Amino acid sequence: MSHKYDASLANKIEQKWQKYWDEHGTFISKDYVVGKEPFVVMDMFPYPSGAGLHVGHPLGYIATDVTARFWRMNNKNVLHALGYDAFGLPAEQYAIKTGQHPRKTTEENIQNMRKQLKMLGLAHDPTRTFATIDPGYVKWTQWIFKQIYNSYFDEELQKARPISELLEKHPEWKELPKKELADILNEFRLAYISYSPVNWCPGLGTVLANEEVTAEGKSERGNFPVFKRNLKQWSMRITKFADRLDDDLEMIDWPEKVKMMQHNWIGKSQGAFIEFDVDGGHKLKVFTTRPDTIRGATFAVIAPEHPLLEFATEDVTQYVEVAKSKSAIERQQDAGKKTGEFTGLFAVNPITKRKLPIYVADYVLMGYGTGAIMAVPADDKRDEEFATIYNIPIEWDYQKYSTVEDAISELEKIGCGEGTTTFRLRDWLFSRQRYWGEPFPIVYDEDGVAFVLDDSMLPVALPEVPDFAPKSFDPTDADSEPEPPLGRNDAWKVVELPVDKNGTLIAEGSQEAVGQKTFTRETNTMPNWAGSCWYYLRYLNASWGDEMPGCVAPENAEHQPNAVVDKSLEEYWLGPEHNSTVGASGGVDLYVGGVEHAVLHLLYARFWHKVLRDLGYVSSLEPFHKLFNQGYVQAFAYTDSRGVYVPANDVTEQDGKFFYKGQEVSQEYGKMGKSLLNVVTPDDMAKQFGADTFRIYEMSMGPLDLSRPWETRAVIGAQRYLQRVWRLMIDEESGELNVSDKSADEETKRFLNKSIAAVKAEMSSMRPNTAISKLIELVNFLTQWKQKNGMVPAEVAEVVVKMTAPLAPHISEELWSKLGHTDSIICVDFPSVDEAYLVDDVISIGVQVNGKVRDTLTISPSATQEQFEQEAKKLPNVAVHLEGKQILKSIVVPGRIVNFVVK
RNA sequence: GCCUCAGUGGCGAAAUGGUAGACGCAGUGGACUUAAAAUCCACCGUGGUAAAACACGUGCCGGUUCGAGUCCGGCCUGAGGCACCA
Repeated sequence: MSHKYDASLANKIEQKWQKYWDEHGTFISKDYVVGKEPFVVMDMFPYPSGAGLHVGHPLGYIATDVTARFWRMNNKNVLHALGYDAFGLPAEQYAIKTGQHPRKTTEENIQNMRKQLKMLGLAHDPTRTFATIDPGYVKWTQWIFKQIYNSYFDEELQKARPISELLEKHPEWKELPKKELADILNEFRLAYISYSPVNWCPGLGTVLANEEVTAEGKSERGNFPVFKRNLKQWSMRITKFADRLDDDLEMIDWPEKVKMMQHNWIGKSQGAFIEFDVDGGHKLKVFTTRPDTIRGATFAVIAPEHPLLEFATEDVTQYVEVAKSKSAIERQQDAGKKTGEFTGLFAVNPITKRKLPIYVADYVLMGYGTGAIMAVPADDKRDEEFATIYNIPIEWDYQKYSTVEDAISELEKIGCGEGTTTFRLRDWLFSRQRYWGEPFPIVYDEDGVAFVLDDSMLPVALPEVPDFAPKSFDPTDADSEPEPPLGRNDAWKVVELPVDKNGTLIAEGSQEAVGQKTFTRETNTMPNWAGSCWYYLRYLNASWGDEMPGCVAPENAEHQPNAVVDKSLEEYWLGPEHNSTVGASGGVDLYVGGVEHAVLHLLYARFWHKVLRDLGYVSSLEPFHKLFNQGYVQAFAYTDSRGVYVPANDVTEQDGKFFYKGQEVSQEYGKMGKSLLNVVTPDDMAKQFGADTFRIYEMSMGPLDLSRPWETRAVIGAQRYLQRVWRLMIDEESGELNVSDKSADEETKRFLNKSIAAVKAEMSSMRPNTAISKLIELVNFLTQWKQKNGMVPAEVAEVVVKMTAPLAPHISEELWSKLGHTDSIICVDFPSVDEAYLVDDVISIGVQVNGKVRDTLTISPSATQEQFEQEAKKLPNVAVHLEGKQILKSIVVPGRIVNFVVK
């Protein structure tokens, strides 16, 4: 029997070690390990779809796994786990398609994905996994909602504080009728109900957050039209945190691109509010970033939704109606073509006293600033355009204030303006008319007053409903009404709960209970972002406090049964300065995922984290200290003459042309997808080459943050590398270990130590591709050495195996055990460098004449500058170029370069 | 329009301002083999040469420097983000 390292042997080895890891709990990480720095490495957790994985999906997972294993071998206590994001639209739509309950299909998908990922040898802690749909998880999502609901933003402290503190500051509110008090508090709560313009998407049958609507005014999912509608919905006051979300970007190690995207999304801009007197005793408040240009204002513009229109003396109703009915996409298309109407009103410029006609125009948006502007056509392109169309005079020559500050202080002096800051960020619309999401822990009494449920009543589980499909509409029917599926179960919706003598909802079994009252549950559900807002905290105590079967309290945890996360665990794993790299922000040490979440998930999670910190539940300032965006694996797809996709697998290339069944087809490059017939799965690759080979290939394709084309035929290179590693120490005939107990010679030691230094450096900075190339160089060197000298020393073989371990863990475990070790290689120390062997006897450097390399100098690195110069001059080809020339200057950088400047 | 980022062999890509193309795929030639596969060795930017030498070469044009893929200025192309945000 052959003991060649081929796919079938690789698969045997892989199964053997995966079983071993399972049985030995190898990947379980302990809290509070003495003498090791904690280090949290995680992926943006997957959304398990019915389609299964293609080779692009695990790229990030393999990268974090390699990193986690590397740091584990470098004396860090690594936490590396994976949960599943499982609420949300795709699961629901898949369920509707298959006619099965989303819980069933979702759980099947999770099982399937677990199986696919396990095959890759990912070292995820099995005790820290979960799905966002687990009742024990939902409970805490609802619990966090409660914290946000029960908080307000203290402007003085610039912090979230419990709403009870606000009540203490306003004893007079106690006397108010409950409905009135509820309305007042609603104005303060960080989670609140509002009746305001929201994004209504009839095609999906739900409202959407601004972040979920594209620039074209379509839903990000499904690409359906979205309409602005006044609807009663839940929102979160993320705008109160705009400044902190913006400022704190500075303390985190994220790609500049993502920081910039968040910065732009928050859209802070400094300027001034200016108040203009309007006839009839009205006031017009505008926002401008250029108060210094106020003397050049020749008119004012208000948005079609502006309240001042009520007093318009000209009839502008038709214009306003048309403008309001325009969808975002129409507005987008009409951008540039300025339209508007004179309102008949005039505003008085407080500085020049000039009377400015007030126009209504849809180029001014109600949602930004005050929904009104002063127009300075001389200094603003848009205003100029408008002025030109409507023949409004333009004041080309006017006196500007020398600075914005000057203008503001002048305005403040006369009492008609003040400096201010506005943000583009809007509050986060938080309710959805879906079935497959977390129910709100909210009930309403007979007066429609909202009450939040007691902790003991959590989790509020999803009811069975006759039909979980969302009520969707003709995508263009803007007047349709949202209709939450949870409303279809009256038995669930209407609930009897204990109340005190004031009719206020209280805890089950409370002393003050005087009886039960009928309440109606909130039937909206939370957006799928809710679960992903805090899952990184769940890894710290994954099955804690959820009353789930098999729930185990974390070892050594200080129990805080009333909080989402054990505070001491949070401080240990995520706290500020919890290790030498994380900095003052604290948070997850490494977070890897696609750039598509730049402003959605990442912004929402930061917001929740800040609220939790203000309330004292976490010590870190930010959830994710270092963010890394991996690239995408892309693929070629092929279409025939009809434009129909043909299986990419069966396409052959000849002279740069592509053929399928003898017919020429055309190539395109892009995503991998079922419909494009170009999917390659990790399962296939593992079967064809082995999981270790697949891992090595994915890591060697190029830098992690770059997108790259998939090329199955190139995978063989990774397999050849592992085969050489195998052959270096195993006899392919007998399968026996074949190394010597001699010690390595000097040359080998030098090569080895240089390789260790290089691999360590590359791995530390997340460049597995170059780490692998250094490893290949080492193995190629040793392969040649073995041919000349016979068996490789065991001490050398061990170093090779250790360095390979993070990248190809199964084969490394196998070789490690064959080398006579009984422990798993996962916690063995990564090889250390013997500095003495980093210095060479001789080095070879380039010698230039006038900056052109003419020869190579082989010399001792300890040679003097003089020797470098003299020896360089003697080189034949250098001598040729120096002959008959005058040396003006000799540049000698010892160990680097010699350059003669001649004339 | 504004803001990021990126352009290097046939392909994926390497290069603290110091010998451009490491490493891998594909390709060419050779060794081994009855043969093939596998393995091992050599070559592999373009022109040029018997081989060298030599010339050119990191999107384009300039600049700084003894020396530029790398730094600076100006373009071109591509990708991504934002976009009537006052």
